[in-house]
Amino acid sequence: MKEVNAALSGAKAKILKALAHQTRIYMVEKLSGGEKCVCEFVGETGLDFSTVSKHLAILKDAGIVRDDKRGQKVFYSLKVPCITNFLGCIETIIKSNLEEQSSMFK
Amino acid sequence: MKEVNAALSGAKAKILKALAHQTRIYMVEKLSGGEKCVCEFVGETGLDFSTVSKHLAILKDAGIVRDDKRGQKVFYSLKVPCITNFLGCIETIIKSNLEEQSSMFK
DNA sequence: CGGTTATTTGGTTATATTACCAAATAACAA
DNA sequence: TTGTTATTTGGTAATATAACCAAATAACCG
Repeated sequence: MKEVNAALSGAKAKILKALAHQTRIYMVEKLSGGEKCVCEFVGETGLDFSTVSKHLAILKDAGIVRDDKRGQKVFYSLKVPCITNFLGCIETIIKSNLEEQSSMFK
Repeated sequence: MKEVNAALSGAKAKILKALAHQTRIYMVEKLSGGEKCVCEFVGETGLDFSTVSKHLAILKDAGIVRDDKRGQKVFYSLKVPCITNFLGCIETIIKSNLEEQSSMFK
């Protein structure tokens, strides 16, 4: 692969890798409804505080979310709205996959 | 996390994981211009035949591409056009990240 | 200040991913 | 049939990820 292409695909892969985890997808979808603090995700997911914090750090490092410390709490919010549309395309794929699977039994 | 949410986010994660690799992103982008055989990707990427084949199998398993064997060759093509739009959103993020980085030096 | 809450950081272990090589399969050509 | 090309499959070693625990940091409260 040419170096230019490799660099660009690599940059895209970094962002996709940040999204490619069950918990982080859940977080991004929740954040499309507005900012949330770390503690809210801890309550909802049942994961350790440190685990949640690390997931959010990955999203932040990729440029998908931003953080805002107010008092003792850190609030995270979506930085890039188009992510939400993107996840719509993923749902299209899931539906299409399900239809194919069920048509195998006809 | 509730089981329903976990299952749905998990299904989405599977598809995103399939996309989350430099080589596979490159492949998907190339395929948006039309079908290609495995051998073409081998030539372009410089990777081993087996490696390329496995990457394509991951995309196929996720429902992103389909394959079509004709003669000795196997042609892969995009199954879901919206993937291309999605990658546009990723580029938005990359640009925004670059702008932030450069503004640090002002 | 001392205690509590919210969050991050560092360390460790388990699991997943990736790339290569070698071998198996499949279609075609001589 | 034998050889060649295209592709997949299986195995292995290196690297990356993810979850938890413990400890560090930071802000607030009494």
